[in-house]
Amino acid sequence: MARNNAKDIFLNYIKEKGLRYTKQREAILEAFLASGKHITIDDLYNTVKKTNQEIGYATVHRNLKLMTECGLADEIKIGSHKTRFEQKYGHEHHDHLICMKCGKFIEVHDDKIERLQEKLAEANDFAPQRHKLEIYGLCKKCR
Amino acid sequence: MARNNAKDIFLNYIKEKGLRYTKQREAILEAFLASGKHITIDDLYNTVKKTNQEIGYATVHRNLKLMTECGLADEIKIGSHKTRFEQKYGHEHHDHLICMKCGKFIEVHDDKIERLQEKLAEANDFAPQRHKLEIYGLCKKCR
DNA sequence: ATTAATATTGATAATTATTATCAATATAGC
DNA sequence: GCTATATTGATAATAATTATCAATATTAAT
Ligand SMILES: [Mn+2]
Ligand SMILES: [Mn+2]
Ligand SMILES: [Zn+2]
Ligand SMILES: [Zn+2]
Repeated sequence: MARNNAKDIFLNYIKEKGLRYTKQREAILEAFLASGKHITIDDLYNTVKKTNQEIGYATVHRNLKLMTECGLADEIKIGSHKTRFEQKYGHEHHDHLICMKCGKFIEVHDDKIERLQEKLAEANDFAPQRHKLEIYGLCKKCR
Repeated sequence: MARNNAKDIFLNYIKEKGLRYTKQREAILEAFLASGKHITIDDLYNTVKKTNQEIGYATVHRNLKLMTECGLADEIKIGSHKTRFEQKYGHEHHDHLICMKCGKFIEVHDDKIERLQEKLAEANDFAPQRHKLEIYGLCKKCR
């Protein structure tokens, strides 16, 4: 299943790079794969801390970066807030509607928009690699 | 012309809010309206410093915020870099293609994408107010 | 023009988030 | 087990933004 594949990707990446698999690294990986959407470093730090008292903040930070490098995680930077991470492996690409009042993230996807973006880039002799589409406004409850 | 209208907008905003029109404020406004695209606070600070030796960084920062509030400027936050500002008044809305190698910004606009975004928001009971579309990749020269 | 109320300024401190440093320790291959 | 070295955790450094505050400037009223 996806959980195990994700773990394999991480383990392979670790091995390829000549890195080592530590207890902390495992705890952080597990916690991340079990996490919900759009978590901050603090979120993950606090979660891991419960079962791993002596974990350091920097270690969580470093390993989230590592998971991002190997494609398991995606960084999301919203406004001036702190960086959030979300699971990427086994999750389709999507964009976000962000409520300016309650902070809710709605995940959306529109193939037409995606294709038009490709065209738009092409028309400008630009080779797109990734994009960020964030629509800010008010959600159903807040408007 | 646009330059004067922009200035009027700022002056009206100042007056409405019971604020005061200072030499520094005027210098910063003029410099901003004469500025090119996507400038940082430092950029504007250095420009204004040439004719206004004793200007403070915080004053430039505060006034850029003020210009943003009244609709003259737009903030652009790219990756982890510092905030950039661009002129908004008299400039059509656009999105950006950003070269990951040379840092070039290409300004683009696609009405179809804009309309599809509206639809997408609507389909999610979301009232969109503004959005950010950034496509990262390689420009003609860099690929 | 004086005055009084208060908004603004500039220097600097505080805050926030991220990243670097480094000695102690843990890991992996032999 | 031994060795080379990657990792960790505490903390410092960095970077960007925002807050503080006493001195000063602006505005409107007199
Ligand atoms: Mn998401
Ligand atoms: Mn632009
Ligand atoms: Zn909401
Ligand atoms: Zn380029």
